[in-house]
Amino acid sequence: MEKAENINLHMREIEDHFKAAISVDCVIFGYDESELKVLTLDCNMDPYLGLPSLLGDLVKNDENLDEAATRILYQRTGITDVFLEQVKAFGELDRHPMGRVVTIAYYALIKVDEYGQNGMESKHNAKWRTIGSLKEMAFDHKKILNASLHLLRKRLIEYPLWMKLLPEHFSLPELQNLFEAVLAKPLDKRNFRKKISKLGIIKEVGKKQEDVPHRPAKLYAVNEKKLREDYSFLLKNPFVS
Amino acid sequence: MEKAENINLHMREIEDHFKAAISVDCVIFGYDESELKVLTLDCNMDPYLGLPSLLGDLVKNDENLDEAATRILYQRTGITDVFLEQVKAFGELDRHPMGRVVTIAYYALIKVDEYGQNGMESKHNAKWRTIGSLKEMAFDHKKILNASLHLLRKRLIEYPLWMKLLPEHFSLPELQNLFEAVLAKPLDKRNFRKKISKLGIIKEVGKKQEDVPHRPAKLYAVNEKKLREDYSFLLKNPFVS
DNA sequence: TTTAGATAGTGTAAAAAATACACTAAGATA
DNA sequence: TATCTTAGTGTATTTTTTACACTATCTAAA
Repeated sequence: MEKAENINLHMREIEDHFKAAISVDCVIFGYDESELKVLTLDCNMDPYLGLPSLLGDLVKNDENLDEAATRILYQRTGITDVFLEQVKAFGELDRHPMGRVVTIAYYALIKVDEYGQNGMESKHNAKWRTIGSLKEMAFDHKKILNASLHLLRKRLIEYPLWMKLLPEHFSLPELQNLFEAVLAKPLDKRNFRKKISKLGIIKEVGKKQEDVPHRPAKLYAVNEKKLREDYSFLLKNPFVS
Repeated sequence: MEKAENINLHMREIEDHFKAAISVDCVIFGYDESELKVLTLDCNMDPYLGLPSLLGDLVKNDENLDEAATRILYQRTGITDVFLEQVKAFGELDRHPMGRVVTIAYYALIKVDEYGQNGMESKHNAKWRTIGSLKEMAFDHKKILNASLHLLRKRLIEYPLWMKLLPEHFSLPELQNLFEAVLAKPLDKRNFRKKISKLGIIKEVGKKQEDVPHRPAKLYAVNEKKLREDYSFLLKNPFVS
């Protein structure tokens, strides 16, 4: 008897907890015009009206977190086959005006050139903004961005994630500039090239830049064989750590 | 009119989402008897009856995630001032028999000697188990443990987190053994000592081990001054990344 | 008290990795 | 053909990592 009551009490207590919502917010990084950018929307919710916000959505009852992130990427940008990794959960009490919404942050890496071709940017009124221009954001999105950028920096040093941001053919100056944009510090050209070349992960494609008003740089592509050998885990699509 | 309907539809759709529960699960690491251990319970929920489980609880409506983790640590072990860091969120659909429960994993580092003194272990029927002995666990807790251990390994290399696991006075062989237990690989004694000594983060306390049947090792303690200078962020209590 | 057993404690040389640094080469343009 | 702009290249130094073997100190047993 007493036990049954306890169980009922317990059940009610538990039910009381199934009142939160889970959302996923994606920090979508792109590298364009020699700058690191993030895809943002203009927030249409009080009290953050007009402020830049990340792309996110509530998690549906029949999808896991990775699936939700993948769906958001697809619905909001039309992109599939995206590199995604979870950053962490954010659950401050006052983080969302709608109620208790715990959000799981992901960062995504996309090739702006491929994405741009679909004209998706205007279609979904998403807007690329440089990292530097994002001072104030809706909700706790600035905090989420900071944590994501921090993780991206660590990952970029550890793994050749830059391949997820660059077009198929790229030059070494472009690659170095990408590093400098993400890490926000200048790198020595010769030491940088030495390190990249030791990885053996890129190969010349036998072409050069065109339409540049100076000496054109050689173009490279990822060495798929070496990539599969050393970093096969990066090829899971979508990648989830 | 149409707009109002849309909003209603939208609201219903949103309400439909506020049906998930958020939990926090803690991987509580301890170092004892020269082994890395995790504090576990015996699961009392079908279909995981009897399997080891992590210490966790639903997040209350008036606490954020870090607070929930801190509370769980306190309620279940009586410990305060714990080193805690979020690992990541786990949200597979079928991860909990009770319904949709997304859990946020934390790892905690505690000094087994201090904890043991309170006799909390038996009081809460928590049980220390070695990492190696945990083959099968309740829910997705094995996955959570693996992710937490992976993070702990990275952190241990980067920061002097071992100080959160060792007693106030410790020897260099103990310290090395801790590293070997966590990283699961042997280390060279001389190189290890060289590296530690270069950090300047420990100092001799002028005592030696007692009651050992061989040459006693010198005892060391953390150099608090150096700690504050170089790693002040580790002192936030509870630490949350 | 001597000896055996166990673990603590110590230094150096070689290899690898990181850093600092400045000029020539190639193409575009005036 | 001269100038501008960016691409591309090598070496020397320092720092970090690795490999490796013997002596010192204490306990305990003979």
